[in-house]
Amino acid sequence: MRMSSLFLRTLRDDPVDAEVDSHKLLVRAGYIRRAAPGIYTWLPLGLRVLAKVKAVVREEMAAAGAQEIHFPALLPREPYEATNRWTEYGPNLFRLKDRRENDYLLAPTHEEMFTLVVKDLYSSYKDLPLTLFQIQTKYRDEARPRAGLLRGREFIMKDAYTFDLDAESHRASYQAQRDAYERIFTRLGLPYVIVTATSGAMGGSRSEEFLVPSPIGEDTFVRSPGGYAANVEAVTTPVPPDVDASDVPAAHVEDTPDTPTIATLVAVANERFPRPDRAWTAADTLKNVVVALTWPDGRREVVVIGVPGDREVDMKRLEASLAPAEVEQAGEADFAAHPELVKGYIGPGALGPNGAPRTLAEDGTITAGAVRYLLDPRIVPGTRWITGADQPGRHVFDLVAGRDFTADGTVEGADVRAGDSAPDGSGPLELARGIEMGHVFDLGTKYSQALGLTVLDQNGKARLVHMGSYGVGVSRAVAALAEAYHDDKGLTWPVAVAPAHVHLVATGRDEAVFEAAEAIAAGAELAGIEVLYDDRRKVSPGVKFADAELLGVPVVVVVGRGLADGVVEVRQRASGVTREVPVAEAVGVVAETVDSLR
RNA sequence: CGGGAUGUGGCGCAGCUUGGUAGCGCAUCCGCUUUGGGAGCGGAGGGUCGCAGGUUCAAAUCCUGUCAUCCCGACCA
Repeated sequence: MRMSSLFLRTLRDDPVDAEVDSHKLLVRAGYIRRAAPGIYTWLPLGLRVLAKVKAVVREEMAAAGAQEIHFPALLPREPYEATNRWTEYGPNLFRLKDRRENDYLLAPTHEEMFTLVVKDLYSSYKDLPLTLFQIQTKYRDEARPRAGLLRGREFIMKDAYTFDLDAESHRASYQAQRDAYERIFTRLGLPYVIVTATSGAMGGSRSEEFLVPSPIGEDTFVRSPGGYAANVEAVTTPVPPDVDASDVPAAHVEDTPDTPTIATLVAVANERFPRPDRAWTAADTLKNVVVALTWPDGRREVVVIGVPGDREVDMKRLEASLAPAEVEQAGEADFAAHPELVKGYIGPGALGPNGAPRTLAEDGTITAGAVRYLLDPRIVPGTRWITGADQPGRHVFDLVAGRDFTADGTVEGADVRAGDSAPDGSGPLELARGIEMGHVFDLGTKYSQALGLTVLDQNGKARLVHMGSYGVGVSRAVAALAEAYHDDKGLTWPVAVAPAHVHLVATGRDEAVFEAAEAIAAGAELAGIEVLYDDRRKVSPGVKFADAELLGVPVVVVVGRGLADGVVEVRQRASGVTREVPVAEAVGVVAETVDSLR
């Protein structure tokens, strides 16, 4: 590649719409251009990086025994209707109509198609196990695309599916994909953490995510010194032992005017009802948060979640715990429908098994009585709380769980904090952010059931095929790599994905410089080294050096003033380590340097 | 969907308060000089000022509406 003719324009300024480094640099260095919100054009250099990522993925898929196929991105509505995802996917689905008004969609994932193609062609246990994959452009009409390639509306994904006769066989297929993922990310140079995840609405049992730790990641995960690692949504709370509450006085209701928040409640409690041994804290209070669930059948249910007052409700965790229901904060209409819920003073008295059976609203309507009450697992029998008394300006003290109230069950709805105990007892948790690069999960028979994928077993009986699903964000990997490999001057690609191995810079106006550079370029290419050659004649050295740093090719060779002494510079882009070598040895040293960086 | 902001040449921006027919830097093109850290001088091309109405002799500027984009949140395998 020659810079004089390469379709490339580097930018001196950061694009104003870019927030994260990878986005800024990929645009500035001329790898990608925005075509529409969340939709990007791949320019020559970017396309080369993308091709290298794809190549690694393909090689490891092949090594894992997966066969590549390719589905259309444009699909008819019917298969998605069968799994109910035409509606379930909601506004995130790109929908369109053909000239006959038939519904089509741009596929956000291809579970249905993989399942159907296997159903179409296979019908015997002898055909299994089978692993298929594709590298495909996917479409999701994200409400808010952001961070360039990291979260686009059009993106490239490798998705693989395994088909096995039973769960036992599936485990081996799953493991093969998981192993392949470890090799893929290792080869790409992406540091990753494998965390257990929620399978969510996808169904199935086991699910693990491959996260690249990064402060700009959208996923929060935890890990412990003992090796526990999980997405926060999948963290379970260790249940403490029951507490002996025999010496706790009977519950008593007190006037606590103007205490609609936990902070005001704690202040008033300390002022008017001080504890002899210590001050009240938020952790002594029981916070009851009203949420509205929407179930897949459209039913709306108001539920109250009880958490210790020093914790917030984490809506994502709550939703994962209550799947397949969708969760949102309760609105005015929900409160209106449940006059027993006194905002700011909600207590167990009006809830669940403790609930007043029916109450009369001001307008005379009789409401349906108790709403379900779900507690954080920490609120075990014997724990003692200050909480709402279901009347404005009043709270109940010394309310003991199990003795004075019960709930309909427990729920993982409280936030997870650094220092919380890992569920497997492996120590305190630390929190970090990560970019989700891959996800492997056991789909069970959800799709085979919905679409009727069965094979005949040894006994001639039809059996539902056990499936697994495995995704890698291919275009996202390019962004994650840019995020992981850059400095203040530009990109610093690992050799495995760099658009070229060596960036050859010729400086000066002496024709001998260009002749020497040409010779090095030719020699390097002959040796199988990919060369990006800056042969621009009228461009100043400063511009060329700055471009070389911005583009981030791992080895930079400068042919310039040293040529008079018969030497050129060989510099490692990332480390800055530079050595002068005789012109005749340049190709050899470059080859050696490139290899040393692999 | 809620909150905030912004739409002026390829990119980054000024001009808007106080209306007078569009400017700066970078990029591009031509000429000369320059060539180891984003060169200098001279010249040139390129803009329906997001869109639609309105006010006015006159609108990038004021008014109304609308669309789009970005950021935060909600949402999101």
